[in-house]
Amino acid sequence: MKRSSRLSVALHVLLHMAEQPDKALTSDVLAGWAATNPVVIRRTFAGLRDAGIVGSTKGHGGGWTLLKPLDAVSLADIQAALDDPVLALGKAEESPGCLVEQAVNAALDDAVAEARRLLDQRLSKITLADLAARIGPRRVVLQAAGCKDPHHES
Amino acid sequence: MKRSSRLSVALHVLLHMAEQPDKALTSDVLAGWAATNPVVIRRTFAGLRDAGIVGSTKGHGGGWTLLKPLDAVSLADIQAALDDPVLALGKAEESPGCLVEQAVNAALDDAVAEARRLLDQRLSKITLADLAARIGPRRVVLQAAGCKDPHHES
DNA sequence: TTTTCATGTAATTATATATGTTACGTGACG
DNA sequence: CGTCACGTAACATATATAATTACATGAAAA
Repeated sequence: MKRSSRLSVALHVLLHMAEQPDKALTSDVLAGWAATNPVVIRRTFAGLRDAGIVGSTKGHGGGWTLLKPLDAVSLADIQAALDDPVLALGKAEESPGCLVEQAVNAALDDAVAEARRLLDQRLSKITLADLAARIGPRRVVLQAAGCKDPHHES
Repeated sequence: MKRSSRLSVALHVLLHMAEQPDKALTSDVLAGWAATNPVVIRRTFAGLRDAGIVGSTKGHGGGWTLLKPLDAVSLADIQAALDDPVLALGKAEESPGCLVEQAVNAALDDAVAEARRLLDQRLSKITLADLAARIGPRRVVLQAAGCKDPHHES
């Protein structure tokens, strides 16, 4: 496994969900789209549920549903809901005693914080609807081309 | 994943080196400041040497020396010399066949690239001299307080 | 010239973090 | 009350990075 890919996975799955609005979809189905495990989906989506972006129901016919219109959810909303460590610069020590290292950490923290603000600002201006629009024109192709459940492929 | 801390380590060590200009310092000494292994220093500093920021000499009395004035080296220079993966957002797949995921990756790549540009721009405006100045006023305290060689502490 | 010291680097091991998987509990629907 | 699907803890696997070991190379000193 590489870097955290939760945001990428979440977006991918949410957009697929949007193609079947108001239909409860199981973790198994969502996991198929993302080529991952149902438990990973449940973990990832737990944050989205807490943020009110999706809802989940148990039992027969249960599953996940989108609760908000696509244009009401920005990528920043999702990012925040996932509590995903977006971008970071490693430090040698978190709480160093050395004054030199404290100064280094402070300078780097400042710079990273600013970059992070810019990224957040950028993500807050992109909604799920925007992404869907980019794909929309080829919706038909999309359905044919892809992202079927690789788990259960034979 | 474990985050790279090469930039942090390099800056810390370079600033300590600046306190003893023109003196060749061994990897062992530098490693002591950074509380790490001499080999890690040699690996990390290899990039800085290639970039002409520091020089190294072998044999008796050998070691590392700063080749440029502090105000001629920006943090961006160091970052670039280290070939350190600064900030990134994980993707589920690097080259997905799914059009939805392609759109998602493209959108995220754009946003991250912009944040990275801002960070680089920010780092290019901070020089080693700037960092040294922040610490300068308490140079004496610094010497007393710390970063002695923890490797050989008794 | 031989010894000693310090870098250069490959190979191996250790550690941290994220994902993948298994197992089992809980609630809802039939 | 049995089945289905989420909720979650526990454990396994994967990968990225640092730490360590080992040895070669080159330079200065004895």
